[in-house]
Amino acid sequence: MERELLLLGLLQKEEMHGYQLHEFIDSFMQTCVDLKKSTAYYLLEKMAKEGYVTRTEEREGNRPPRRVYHLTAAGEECFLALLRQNLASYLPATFAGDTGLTFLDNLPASEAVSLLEQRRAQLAEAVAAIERAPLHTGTLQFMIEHQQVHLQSELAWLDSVIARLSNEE
Amino acid sequence: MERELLLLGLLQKEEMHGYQLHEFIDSFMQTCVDLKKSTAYYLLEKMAKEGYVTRTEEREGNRPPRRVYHLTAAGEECFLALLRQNLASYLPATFAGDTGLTFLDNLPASEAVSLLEQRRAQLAEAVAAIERAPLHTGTLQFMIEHQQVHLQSELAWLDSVIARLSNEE
DNA sequence: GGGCGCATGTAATGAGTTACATGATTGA
DNA sequence: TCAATCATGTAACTCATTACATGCGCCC
Repeated sequence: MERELLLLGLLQKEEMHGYQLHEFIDSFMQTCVDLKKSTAYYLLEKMAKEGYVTRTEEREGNRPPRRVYHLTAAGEECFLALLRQNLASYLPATFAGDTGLTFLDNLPASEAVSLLEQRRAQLAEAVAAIERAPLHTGTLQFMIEHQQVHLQSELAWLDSVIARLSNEE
Repeated sequence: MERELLLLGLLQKEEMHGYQLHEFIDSFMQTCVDLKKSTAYYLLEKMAKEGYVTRTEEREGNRPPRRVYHLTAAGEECFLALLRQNLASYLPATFAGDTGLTFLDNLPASEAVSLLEQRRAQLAEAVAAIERAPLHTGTLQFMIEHQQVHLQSELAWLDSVIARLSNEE
């Protein structure tokens, strides 16, 4: 449901067409959200069927027409309901990488360390990416700040795992 | 793929039947993994078809027979490949709760604070749950420790958000 | 006799991704 | 002229969950 919330929320601020919505998410939220184009189009059509948005076609020259989506009253209501529900609940994140840690003792410590160092490099790159992220103004700041805090905590944790494994060697 | 990794890894240590695998995960890893019974059965059958595990039937009295799964050589190989791949890559977690934060300004600050306090209560309960979790011996310790570190970082972050919003009021 | 725990599974559904398909415009 | 960007969409597939269905044994 949080992709719907995201799309409705963006449309609430300003009507947009599908491509534009995807572009916005991809360029300003790429470090936190990964919403595929097809998913965006699919969800917009779904919400149109459900009466949360309407669309009007806009054409410029001979290009494929843009379908501009507008929030309806029902959409606004749905948006607020989803927003309240989202804010009021804690949805635990799951860490796919933890499963591997559980079986660390099935590999020689030296190999485990070198594999985890590859993981660390990717994580460090994610940290770097969010540091050089485009300015986070107003309403977007919390999301990005959260991701920063999270990634830094992840990096510190991973370093402590690597350090402990290295000592065992 | 990390559910397969998990099942293969557990079977690598000791052959078990489906119910038993689910029980183990549910009682010793419940704070980190939520694998449904049907999913476990489904994955085990799938991996049997793929040749990673074989099964033997065990019956006690008139109860439904237990299907005990054993790792094959191919399964062992697959396990190690999945393990190396898992350890070597950083798979970013996504936070469904961040979307709501992005639209915080669509509600009066006082309501936002009270909704986030509900979220905080659930998070605090998760922290408490993991503190009183069953002893985490050997190989499981990293997973649980990671979850602890993560949840504590989450709680601190959420408190800082709530504090800032409260000041705005 | 009724409810819980043990033990298995199937069918339908949901949520999202991948790969594919189309076609005009813009810039190197 | 060739690739990238703009702009839309469909079909097939993956992964996992939900809801349903079955049936014995044990204990109160």
